[in-house]
Amino acid sequence: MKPIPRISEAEWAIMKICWSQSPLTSQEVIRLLSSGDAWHPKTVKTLLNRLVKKGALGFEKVGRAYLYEPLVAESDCVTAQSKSFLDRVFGGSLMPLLAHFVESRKLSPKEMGELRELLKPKDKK
Amino acid sequence: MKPIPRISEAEWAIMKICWSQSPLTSQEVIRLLSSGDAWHPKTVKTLLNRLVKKGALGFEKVGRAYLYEPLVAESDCVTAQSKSFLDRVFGGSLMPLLAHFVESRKLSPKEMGELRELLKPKDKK
DNA sequence: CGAAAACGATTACTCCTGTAATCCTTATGA
DNA sequence: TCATAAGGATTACAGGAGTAATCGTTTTCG
Repeated sequence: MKPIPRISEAEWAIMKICWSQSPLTSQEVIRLLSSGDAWHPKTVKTLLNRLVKKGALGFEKVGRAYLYEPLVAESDCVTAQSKSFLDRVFGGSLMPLLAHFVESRKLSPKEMGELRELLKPKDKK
Repeated sequence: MKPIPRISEAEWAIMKICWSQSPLTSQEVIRLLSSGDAWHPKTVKTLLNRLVKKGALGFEKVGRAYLYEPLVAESDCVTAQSKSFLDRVFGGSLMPLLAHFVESRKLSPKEMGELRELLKPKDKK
């Protein structure tokens, strides 16, 4: 599979939007980011540009504007980031990580239930 | 509480060691990092220095050498990093994160058990 | 038609990171 | 005693990241 480009913190916000719906013009991305604490439009353009250079986004010209869309799967990026985080902060050990997050917040009974579902010895096909 | 300094990836490796046992001289840190793919000693010194400047490590002079030790709690740093990661990659939603990690690996029955323990409606004093 | 708006491309600039090398001072072994 | 090793401090330097402004070109509104 193609190597997952390294996506920075600010770039993640852009990617999240592109993954949620694409293709999008830069204007649309800018608008979708306008939740109060938005970046300057120029900044968004720069980030889009960098993501294209990194191979995380591709685009199609439509007239003068571009329609951007992801070239890498969100799941792949999530996996890559997760592994990096797991290794760095929890020394690669899954259980401490799970324990940390489970205890980090009071889970609702419903969430507890869902989680227990995940723990059922599934498959076994 | 004091603000948690931003600890970079390479710096985490150093901090991990300092948290696991301290105080330590730079020599000891260097030695403890010597697992094959170690950094150049000079590099370790630089990292120690930066961590001191960031307020993550403190030191006590012992003769000519320094004895370094953490000034920030590992748990605080873990929490800070975890939150940042949760927000960035999972949009702040805990369940998707837990689902991802639970499914990321085949958990042993033992781990499944431990995890279920965590889900028991504890406390309720 | 002509000025202004809108696009993407390029350039800017500072701080952070990774990765060391060099510098200055002090302790040490020959 | 004197060159050298060993410490930490300072300096180096390229590439990434955050955050825009400026440039050149094309569209468009008055």
